Amino acid sequence: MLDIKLIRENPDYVKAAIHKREMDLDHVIDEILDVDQKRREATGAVEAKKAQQNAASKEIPKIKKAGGDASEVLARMKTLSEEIKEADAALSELNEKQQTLMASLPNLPDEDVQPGGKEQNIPDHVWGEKPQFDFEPKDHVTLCESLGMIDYPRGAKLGGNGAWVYRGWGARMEWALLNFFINEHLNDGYELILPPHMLNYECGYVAGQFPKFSDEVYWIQNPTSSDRKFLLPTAETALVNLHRDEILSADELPKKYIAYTPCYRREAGSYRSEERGMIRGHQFNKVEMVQYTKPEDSDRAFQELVGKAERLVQELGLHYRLSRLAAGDCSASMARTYDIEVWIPSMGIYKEVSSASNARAYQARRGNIKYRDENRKLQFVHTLNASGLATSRVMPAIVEQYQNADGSVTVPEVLRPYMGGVDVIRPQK
RNA sequence: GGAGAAGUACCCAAGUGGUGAAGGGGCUCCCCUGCUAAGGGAGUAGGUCGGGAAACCGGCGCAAGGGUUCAAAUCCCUUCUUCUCCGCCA
Repeated sequence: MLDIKLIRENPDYVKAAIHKREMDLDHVIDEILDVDQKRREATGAVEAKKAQQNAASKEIPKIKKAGGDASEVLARMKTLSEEIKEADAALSELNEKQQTLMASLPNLPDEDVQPGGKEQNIPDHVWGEKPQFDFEPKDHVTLCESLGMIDYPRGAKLGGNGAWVYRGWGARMEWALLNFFINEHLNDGYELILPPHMLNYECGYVAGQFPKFSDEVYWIQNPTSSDRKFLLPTAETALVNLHRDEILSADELPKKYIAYTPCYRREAGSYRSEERGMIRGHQFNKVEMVQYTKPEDSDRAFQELVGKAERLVQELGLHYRLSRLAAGDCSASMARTYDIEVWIPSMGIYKEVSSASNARAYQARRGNIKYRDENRKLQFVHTLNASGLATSRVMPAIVEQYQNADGSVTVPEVLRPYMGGVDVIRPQK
């Protein structure tokens, strides 16, 4: 949600900022300004009538007590009451309309974010080097199957397309990654949260997934109940709602959270055939970091989150690239996003393992999350999130980048303590 | 899933149709005393929306949303949450 005052005062600035996303919402902005004007006028009119009604309501008991006849006043008030009801209905229609329009606007990209779509993303730097193999390298699907780490056919049997089963050393490595990430974050002073996976509509609204992207999540509803929940597509959705409708005090900021959850995504319309194995599934594991900060601290927090995500990939020894996303590639709630993309040798491309974003006050405004600053003034907090990390993209990178000529995979050193000390996973005979 | 009870501010809590939503604790300030405690007084309904340069004025607010009424914390309906009991269950 954007600040209506900003739109009133500087509509051209808002329009131009949204153009950077390659979206033209000028007509929506104009409509908002129009509705806002009408709404304010209608508000004034209704409130004047209500003030009149309130004043009369105080007089009526006085008249009655004095033994007077109130019937004339009552008759007048009845008419007024009907007028108010009518005007109120029109007003709430305007309120609702404005709310809907406002909710449909994406966040404004930061000044320094590159305009344009995906192709305008800026590779900022790379870390490490592409591994060179003096043998024919295999892809992660072949490796994971031959090493008994992943069972794709049985995954499909159980959960259909886009599902897989971790087993043996695959399950051990997945669990090791999650433990490794969580321990690193705990050492950095983050609080571990295990949230519910089924969330109510409000959560998706605040995070910015709804109303626009409600098709992209899985909905859960029993035939006998009107109660509807959705499976979280990322733990961010839960974490940014933790303090919904709360006023935090300045000295408890920043709040630093991590959560482990599976992420459930429909991935409708994505090209599964080009993305074999665990690159894109309907359920994948992720450790997510979220910070609530004062506005003036959010840039620093963003750097911290990016740095933490990079450190994890570095400790795993994986070659990666950091990309600064162009405005059009940042998701709707975010003012800026950096992606950490890890090298997948078999695909010859970099794939996202972490996405770090600053939502600034966009989510806080949707969720009414404030804090009281040093001058006792209420302000919206800033919310930020970053994956730290998405394991189902990390494991393919590990097995492919760490593969050996004999089909075995060397286990990254940092994971060995979490995997019973094993250093190499060998093909099963 | 069934039955019952409840939801008022930072906390406890009164208030069953009518002028400003009691009271207490806590917190802030002042006085007295004097450095611990006790006593006296004052303030303490947040927030949001509209108007205004501002002072300020006004609307909304008793879990949420509807309804009845000139008027709702109060009466009716729906929903949510919490507690107690029962049932079912990994």
